[in-house]
Amino acid sequence: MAEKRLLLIDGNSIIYKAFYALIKQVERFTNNKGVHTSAIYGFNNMLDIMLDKVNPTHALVAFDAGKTTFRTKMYSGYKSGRHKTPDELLEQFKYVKQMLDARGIKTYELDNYEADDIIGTLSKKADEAGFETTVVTGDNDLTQLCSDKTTVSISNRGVSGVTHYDTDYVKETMGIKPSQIIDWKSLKGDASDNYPGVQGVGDKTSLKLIKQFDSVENLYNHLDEVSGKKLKEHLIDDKEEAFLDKKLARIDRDAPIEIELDNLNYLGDDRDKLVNFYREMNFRKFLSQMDFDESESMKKIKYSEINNDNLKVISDNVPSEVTFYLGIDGENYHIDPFIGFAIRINESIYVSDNIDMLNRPEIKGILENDKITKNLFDAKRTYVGLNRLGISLKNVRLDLLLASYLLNTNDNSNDLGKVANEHDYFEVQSDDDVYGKGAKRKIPSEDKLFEHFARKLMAINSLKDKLFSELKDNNQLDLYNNVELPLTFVLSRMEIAGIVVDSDVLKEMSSKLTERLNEIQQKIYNEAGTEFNIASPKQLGEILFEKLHLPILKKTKTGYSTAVDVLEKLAPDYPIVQSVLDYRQINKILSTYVEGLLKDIHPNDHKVHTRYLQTLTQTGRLSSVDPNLQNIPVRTEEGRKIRQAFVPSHKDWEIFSSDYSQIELRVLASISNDKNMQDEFIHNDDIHASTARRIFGLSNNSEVTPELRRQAKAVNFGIVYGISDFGLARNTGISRSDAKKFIEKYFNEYPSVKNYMDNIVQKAKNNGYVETILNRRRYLPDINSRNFHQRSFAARTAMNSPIQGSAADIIKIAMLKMEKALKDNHLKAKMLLQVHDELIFEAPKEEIKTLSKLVPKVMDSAVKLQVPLNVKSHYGSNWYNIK
DNA sequence: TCCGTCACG
DNA sequence: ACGTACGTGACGGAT
Repeated sequence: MAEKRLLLIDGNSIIYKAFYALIKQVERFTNNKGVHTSAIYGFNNMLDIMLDKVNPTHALVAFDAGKTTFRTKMYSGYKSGRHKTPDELLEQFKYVKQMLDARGIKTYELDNYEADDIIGTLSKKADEAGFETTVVTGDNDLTQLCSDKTTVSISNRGVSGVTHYDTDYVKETMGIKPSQIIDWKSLKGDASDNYPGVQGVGDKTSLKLIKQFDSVENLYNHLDEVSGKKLKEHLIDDKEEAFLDKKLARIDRDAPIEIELDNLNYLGDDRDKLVNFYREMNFRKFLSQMDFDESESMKKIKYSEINNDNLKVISDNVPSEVTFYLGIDGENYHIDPFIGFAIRINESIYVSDNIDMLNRPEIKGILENDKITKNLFDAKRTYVGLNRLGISLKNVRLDLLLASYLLNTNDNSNDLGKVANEHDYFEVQSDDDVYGKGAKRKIPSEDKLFEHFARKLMAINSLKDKLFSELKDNNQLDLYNNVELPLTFVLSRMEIAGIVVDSDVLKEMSSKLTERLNEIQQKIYNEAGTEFNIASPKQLGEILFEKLHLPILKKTKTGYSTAVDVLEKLAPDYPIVQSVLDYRQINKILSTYVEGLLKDIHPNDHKVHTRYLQTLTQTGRLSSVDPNLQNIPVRTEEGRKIRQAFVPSHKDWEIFSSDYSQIELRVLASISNDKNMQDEFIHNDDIHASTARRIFGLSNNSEVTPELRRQAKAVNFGIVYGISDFGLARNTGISRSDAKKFIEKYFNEYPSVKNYMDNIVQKAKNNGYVETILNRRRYLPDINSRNFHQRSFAARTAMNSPIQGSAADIIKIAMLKMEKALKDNHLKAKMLLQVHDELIFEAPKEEIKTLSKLVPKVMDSAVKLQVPLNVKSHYGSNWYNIK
């Protein structure tokens, strides 16, 4: 390796390459300020590869100075006709330059010259000065600079794929010397630089001519030796063009640059600058690659371990506000072990890994005092955790997790460090960074753990005002204060209450289902003529489509599709397929619901305690995990039996359930202000029948057959999902053209719905987000994407989210009012579950009559819409029996 | 850890 | 031409 190694990069070319290589993901690469970062990211990737390969002592990135250069003076059409640089790329240039500064690499541009010329001039000087030079570009023209000492690396495949050209390689692949690239181009022209070369001469002919004659000049001196009459005529006609083009194609190797090679020493990364830059760009990957201990760059933090002395100080100075963090080792705060806590009181931080300290009156008194406000991260987790210790948390003001989720449902996380980083606070790390990930995860030493806790408190504290002010700017304070935050505690109590699952019922089912499964399995083996794993889509595909030669109707990325819709089409003709369907159904019930649920039953109280995730979905719905109680089977009789195991926690109690009918369509009728649809709900018509009457042009709902109603119902669903003819056709089995007709007819009949759909997509394009009736936001960065798929998906989401999200808003309000109503009416009944449009309670038999009136009343008056809400109730001895 | 599949609204 | 219905979680198998 030479002593002096120079890396020269064509900045413009690499930025363009990187941008278009990542064009499909351009909207995924944005930072939390909405700046596009794809080209910056790609550029930096390339830089890492080249720095590693070249290990330069000197480096420079050259940029084009502007539109006019000495070439445009020679030929006004030079590079004209190019598309305007997209704004998403334009905004990235200044950041690339910032990044290069942070990486210790100089940049240079020169009026009237292109980056090529700067590089050409420097590489020539470098050759003379004994440097080993590597030129990096996306432009093949620069191969003309190859020499004994200069290699040209062309990035071609995406951003990381690079081909290295040296003199030999140019000779090998092209059959000419690097300097002859200029001659080659002057005959063939360059479409992207917009000069034509000689008419009728392309890559191949030009190369042949240059090989034969060495240069353009020599060619024209021996024109008579050119074979082909037409070719000779063209060469004569375009002689002037050819010589002009040679001037255009030649990189100027003596440009009047004002920099010296000796001043281009590569300095290496300026770590502080680079860390800040990566943070600003949200480049998590590059940050983690920096191989430094992030905590070292953080400011020192003071804290003390709780002891009897400072407990005394605490009790002597009662604060009005504290910040609190409860450490639990794991996600399941119902059962996972405590690892400590931290509390910030009057600017002092106290920590402890002795969880019993929480029950000391000085601390417990603060947590339970409803005059002292608490600032936390994840109030539900904290509330449930403290409840396990017999402590009743009161008066929470900030839940950083919840507030952050409401501000932006994207890029949210359950990790305090990550959330803080999203809001530009970097004085705290993520749990993954401190504890390690996966198998390597380990609670660290006391010092590290305490410091981490202390930093968490500071993060919550530092971000408090900022997040509240952002909520205020978004008109979301009401949503936060009056819906989501109080709901957190309703959910906490529902989770803590849990629901009893009778394991005997499940065990009984288990043995019956296992027996049936074995029978079906044997049957399938017989029909297949071999034993295999039926649960493996890969093996099943091989048996069905290769061994038994069934027709292949659909494929997945990895092989044959064996999804239900495919198997259902095949089932009538092939008995084995029906058996597979039966096997799948039973296996699902057995593994997920019987055996899965059994694992989640708490041995002491025989209950399952789900966790509702309040800060996960993009629409505002809840989700439920460990176990998921929002997808317990109901549609098939076989699966529905699972619900027999869900029973009340007391003798002579019953399960009571109320659900909203067509809540999403009612929300649509209301927010679209469509009078036709509203009338149908106001008159309590059968909405799907009315839709059928309208789209099939019948005069009366009584003419609607069940089949027509079914189709209309599918259209109504489609509308809510942000319909497309393709989607509707695929999901209903009707033809795409019929689907199209139905949709058109639908929009004619419900014109304001059509209006709503158009307006909401436009609104998303203008604002970048859509909102629910309670100002819950969903940002849709892909709405202006150039990628059809991403853009259409965002448009459908824009149509659906306000509907699904407003329905979620409504039931959340109903839950708040319901908890209050139960209390006000002194009922023993308990709200246990929420399944999106349904609330499930357990109650003494004698309260059922009261509930049958109270619950629907509370639910249908939760909010005032332009249409009535409709609620239906059921009850019975278990969740299966409810009628 | 990702994918295909399937359970729910 | 493009190639999609919206929102979730859990399981087993393949990688």
